[in-house]
Amino acid sequence: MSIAPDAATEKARAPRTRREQKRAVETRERIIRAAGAEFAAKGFDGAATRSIAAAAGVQHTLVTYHFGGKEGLWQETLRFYSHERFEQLQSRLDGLRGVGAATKLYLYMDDFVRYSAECPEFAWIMGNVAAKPNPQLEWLFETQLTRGFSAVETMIEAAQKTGHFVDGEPRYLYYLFIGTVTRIFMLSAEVEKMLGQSPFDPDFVAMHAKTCLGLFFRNQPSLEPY
Amino acid sequence: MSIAPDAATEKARAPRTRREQKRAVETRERIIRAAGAEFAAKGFDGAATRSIAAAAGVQHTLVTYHFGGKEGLWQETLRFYSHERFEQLQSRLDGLRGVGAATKLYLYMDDFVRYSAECPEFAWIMGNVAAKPNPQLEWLFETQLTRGFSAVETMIEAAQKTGHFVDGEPRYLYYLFIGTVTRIFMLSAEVEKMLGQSPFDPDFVAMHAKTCLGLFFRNQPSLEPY
DNA sequence: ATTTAATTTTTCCGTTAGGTCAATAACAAC
DNA sequence: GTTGTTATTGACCTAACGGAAAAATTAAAT
Repeated sequence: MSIAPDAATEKARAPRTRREQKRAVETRERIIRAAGAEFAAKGFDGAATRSIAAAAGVQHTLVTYHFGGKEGLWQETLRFYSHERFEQLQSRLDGLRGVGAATKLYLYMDDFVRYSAECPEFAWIMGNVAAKPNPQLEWLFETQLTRGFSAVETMIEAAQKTGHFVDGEPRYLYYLFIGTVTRIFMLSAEVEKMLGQSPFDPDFVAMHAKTCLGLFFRNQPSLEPY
Repeated sequence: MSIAPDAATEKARAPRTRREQKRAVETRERIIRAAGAEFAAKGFDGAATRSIAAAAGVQHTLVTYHFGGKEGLWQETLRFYSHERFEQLQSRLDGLRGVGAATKLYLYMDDFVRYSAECPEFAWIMGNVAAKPNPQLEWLFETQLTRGFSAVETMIEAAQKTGHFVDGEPRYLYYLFIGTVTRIFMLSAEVEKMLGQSPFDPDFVAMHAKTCLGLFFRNQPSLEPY
């Protein structure tokens, strides 16, 4: 995704007479990625812009310069991660044009498991947004969630009609699936002690995907592509 | 559970010549409950002892007096919630002595769903402890998790032998169940917008319990007690 | 009722947080 | 290369934080 300068910040500055430098883009991305890790680990209030900046190898004042402040950084971080994720999913779906609904859904959900293992921060960030009402949730709802969920809903309904998916309200069931998939990565330290194995281990992830999908899919004789 | 004064703090003080006052116990409990909400919502770093104390209706310095500091309060809060929870579960199990393994497990897990709806802070607190290695996780592991999980493990194994529970490693499956159950309460604001219904609505909780259990149990003709 | 320990409040301190602003460094435009 | 904008840094400000200590209050023990 493009790391455009924060709109509000940009507007407040004098109009640009010269194009922005490459290093600015890189700096913004480095800060956002560091912010993703920090916000995921400590939440909005617990995260420190100084700590984020240090992780990105810059001074904390750049947060204000590039994002207008901590709030703006949080917003951009959320935008970055959710856009990255939902774009990935959308392009995955586009690549599966023509494939049967149940199979498409299966691959879509399988993809979600792998992404959750790759980027556990995502689940934490979304959790921090979605726990209590706030403007960011509003934005997320309007620009990302509605679209994303309606696509999933359609596929689940189709898969249910052919008896390939468990019964119930599609959107509700997808929330269950999300929890089933992500919690084990969110509790990784505990899980590792308890199961004697890192949940991020590729073999474990593969098993995890199979198990999670097995819980929600029914009668999938020729579904699995592996 | 008894709200005993913080051991470390107590030790540092001169030996008691008079019994502690009732209001001290009440104050500690009020602080701990406020801390549970605050820690759950904002994590350890994000939580402010002043804010916790205000919610409890006392001055922030009492945190140091009663718990030796923020760290001590966090530890006691974790101890309080996990003890409360695991004690509840244990007594639930004791009350089911003699009941068949599958039914016992079913009721045990059903109980977990209801508790998760009643006290969503628990899932957040556990998440904050279990995400990364730390001393509190060590304590939790040694004093609570090992015992709790081995009880669950035994029941799941028995239920699997009679074909009433999905196949897989019991402890792993229980983590899946935890995620399936709790995520929807952790994302309550988003869920409410998305499903048009609060996940804490009693009807919803009942449906949720049935659905979650239905995902993990197989062939339960005479299992459900309702 | 008096005494004195236990509890709470008041006041203060050092540190760290987010944010501002002037000064510097780096780069694009010419 | 020079110039002037963009990007980054360094030095500060104020507010909020966790914590310490003294003062005041409350309640147990006699």
